[in-house]
Amino acid sequence: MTKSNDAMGYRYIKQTVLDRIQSGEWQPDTLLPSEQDLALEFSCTRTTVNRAMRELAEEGYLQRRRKAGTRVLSAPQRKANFTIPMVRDEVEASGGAYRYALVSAQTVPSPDWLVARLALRPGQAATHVRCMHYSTNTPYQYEDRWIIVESVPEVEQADFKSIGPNEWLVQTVPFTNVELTFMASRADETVAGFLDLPKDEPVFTAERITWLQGQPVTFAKMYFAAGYRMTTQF
Amino acid sequence: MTKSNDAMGYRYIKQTVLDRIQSGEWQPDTLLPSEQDLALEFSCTRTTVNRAMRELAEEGYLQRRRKAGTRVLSAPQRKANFTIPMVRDEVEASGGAYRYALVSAQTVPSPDWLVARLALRPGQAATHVRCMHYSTNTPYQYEDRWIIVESVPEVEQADFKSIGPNEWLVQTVPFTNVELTFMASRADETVAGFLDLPKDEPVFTAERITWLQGQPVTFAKMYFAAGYRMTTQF
DNA sequence: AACGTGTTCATGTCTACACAAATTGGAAAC
DNA sequence: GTTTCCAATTTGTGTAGACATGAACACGTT
Repeated sequence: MTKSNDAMGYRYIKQTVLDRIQSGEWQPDTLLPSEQDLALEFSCTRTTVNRAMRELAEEGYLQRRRKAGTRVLSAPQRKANFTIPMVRDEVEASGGAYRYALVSAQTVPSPDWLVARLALRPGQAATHVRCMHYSTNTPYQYEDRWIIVESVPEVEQADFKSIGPNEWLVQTVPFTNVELTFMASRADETVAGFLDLPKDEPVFTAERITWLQGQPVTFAKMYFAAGYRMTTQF
Repeated sequence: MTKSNDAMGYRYIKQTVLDRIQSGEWQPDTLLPSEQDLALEFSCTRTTVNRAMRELAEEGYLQRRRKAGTRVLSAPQRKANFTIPMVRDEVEASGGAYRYALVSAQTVPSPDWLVARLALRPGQAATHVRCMHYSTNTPYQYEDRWIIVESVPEVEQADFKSIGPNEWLVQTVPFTNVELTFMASRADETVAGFLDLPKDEPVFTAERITWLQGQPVTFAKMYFAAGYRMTTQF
């Protein structure tokens, strides 16, 4: 029962509280002691307790309301915090040698489905880039991307022979809003060819739409090689 | 040039800094002013600036290092903060009426692949639950789950006729570590039957492994109906 | 030129205190 | 009994100041 030298810090408090939740000492819906009381128990200031509890709440463990106090969430909507990987990093992390190859790149009027999807003006110019990503010369991902010229005029000067459109965009356009969708689709002739699959094979597919301050920037469809698994821990 | 009444708060500082990044005023890799300087500019204490900048760093906009200072991340590894939805919520959010149906539930010795996957002891008992989730009587998800009895002894008393194993677990077991994997697989006879699909159809599939303080709790494989899209924004 | 070594500076965290904001719960008024 | 309103409580956020930590940089030695 030491009173002040418990190897403190808000991290210690966080961990201790988490342990009490996970051990069942503090069941779901339990009303926890107030910050004041915890500050006493941990012999620190309320500020420190506040930081610990605030972060636990942000991470989805606790629910806090003024005057009502803090309670353990019963049906925790845990937030998976999965980082969107860049293909190059993903490949290299898995021990492969990354290789990029441009298939085609041309600026054309947006097709109707893209106009509808991104709420463009009819005929607005878009650069259509198709390319492949390899891991040690095995197909890894086939990418089919449209970049809206008006939102990113620099795209007309970009040379996608040497750099992938995603890496180029990330370097060129500042932070954006993203909508990411995953699905299972069926390999058509083209995709099957590039990924070296039988036609009609299931393909893990991701769609990515990016905006910059309300302006549509790019639409990308990415087809992953057979057996691809996207994993996240939390 | 007011000096103190700028509608302050760490939120205001966060937004202002974000605006400067997104407007291009502070380009990627730019070294930002120190907390001291920003505190002067916003006429507040360093503590307040610190909170704003710390949160922006947590959100993936900035990179901070002692002595080296704070800079704008060039290749932002944005973190998708997607909440794992419970099937019921997902269905109801989409306007459907949720219905659950148990297919089978029995406690048996763990099959070898599960022993290997979760590092169990050979023959450790597991409850195998198979069930369906419907949205207004349309198949939505087929779930095939194993629950390790030793880690969750209460499972022997659970009645999965009325409550789904996921909802039951969330109510019963406190917070856990989760590994979630998404993939595209091919519908076998069983899955195709339950989801009312042609055999060999691509199926969006999720695997979920859950641990409680190092102990394996459950392994679940979830097969989604045709056309399922998992979307997240950030 | 290469290698430690120590200074310096930006961020990380804490104390101690204060007031604001939200909301509960009960007292007072009807 | 019902409604209204006030006071108490709890979290949210701020100020002011301090020391800790880690990394960059300059300096001096080899």
